[in-house]
Amino acid sequence: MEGHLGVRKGAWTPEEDDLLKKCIQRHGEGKWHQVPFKAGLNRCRKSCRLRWLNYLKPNIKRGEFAEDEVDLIIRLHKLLGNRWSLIAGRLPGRTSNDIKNFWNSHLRKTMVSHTEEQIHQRKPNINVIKPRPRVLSRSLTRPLEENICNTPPPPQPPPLSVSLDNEILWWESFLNGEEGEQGTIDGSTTSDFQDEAIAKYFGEETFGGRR
DNA sequence: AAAAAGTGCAACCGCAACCTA
DNA sequence: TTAGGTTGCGGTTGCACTTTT
Repeated sequence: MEGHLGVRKGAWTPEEDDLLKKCIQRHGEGKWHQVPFKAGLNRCRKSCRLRWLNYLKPNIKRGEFAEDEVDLIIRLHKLLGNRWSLIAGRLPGRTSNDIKNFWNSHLRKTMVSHTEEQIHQRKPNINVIKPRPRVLSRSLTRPLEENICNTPPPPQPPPLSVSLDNEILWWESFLNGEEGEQGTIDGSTTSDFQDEAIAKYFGEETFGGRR
């Protein structure tokens, strides 16, 4: 499939960048499998897509992360786990790769030492949501009430008009408020349900659903 | 000044989800 | 229903650059 012999790998040259930019300006994004051919590039479609999304796309913000951006990343990571694309969706101009790199090289160490400190002081652990498949179970497309066996439905998510900061605060208090109550929803625990509710909210609001 | 170690970031890889015939 | 093709994601790697010894 992907294994075209002689496909170029490694760092992109300015000439290649130029070809890719011109191709996407002419034909638009999407149809990545056709891009190498249309652009006249000896690259695989994955490489072209990645280069465009992480480097060439207009409005990409480069350079250091501002303090408020770092704060957002930390809080969103608490809510969403390693779902970098969802986190990136809340940080205009930042790419998922950028945020992932930033987390892995800067924040992970800080957070690990912070967590160790918490364990040492026997503080309750932060509510980290495990990474999940990017598409939610079909059961969630049904009204929430139908899925619930023995727990009340969660409150409605915050209205879209509130600020991002308030959105996160809302979800943080939602998670804290549910602590200790472990009912089942379609065989999942409440925390699974919380996780999916968060992902559904952030995922859909960011992308409007996939495709 | 040179070697070693550490760091940051761009790019690659594998896989699951999704689409379509 | 299913199989093949496409897309998008997160994890990982490789390498250039910087800092330390």
